[in-house]
Amino acid sequence: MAYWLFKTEPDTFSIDTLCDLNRSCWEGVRNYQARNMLRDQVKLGDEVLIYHSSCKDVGVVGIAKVVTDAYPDHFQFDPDSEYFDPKASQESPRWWMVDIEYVCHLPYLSLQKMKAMPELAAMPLVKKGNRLSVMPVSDQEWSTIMSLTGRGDG
DNA sequence: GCCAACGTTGGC
DNA sequence: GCCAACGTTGGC
Repeated sequence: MAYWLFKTEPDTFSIDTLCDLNRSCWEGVRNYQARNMLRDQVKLGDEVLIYHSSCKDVGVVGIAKVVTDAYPDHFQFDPDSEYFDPKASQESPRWWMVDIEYVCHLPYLSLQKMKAMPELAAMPLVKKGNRLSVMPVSDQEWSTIMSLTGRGDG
């Protein structure tokens, strides 16, 4: 089982949205590096940190669980969707998604605090100019984050 | 709203 | 395949 961090803009889709829905597809990943990880590495049963970006309180806010392997993001075929991609085809989809399920909220862990932790220095998240919306989280990084949010047991 | 840091596109 | 121009992300 692997750990991941997914970014979302809370104005569009927040941890509260996920909590209300309980389960949701994670559509709209339109970056090749993130796409490759979603499609090839993210697996059913993996655990995910939900991160709020581009908002007042940026940081980790909760946990979700991956409940499907990757499958084609159907919004790429929908001309009315903001995620429509005219170059994608049913025969060779370009973009993929997984479904996730709400696990819990976490006490807000700010990006600022994460940046101050040497244990998290290798995360793409805390590096300047990072734009990766789906990224791996190591066991050690996960443990550190659980400790920082009061859920740590090592 | 600003702007640095990326990623993508397209002419050559 | 290079690289300038352009578009987007995302913290501040």
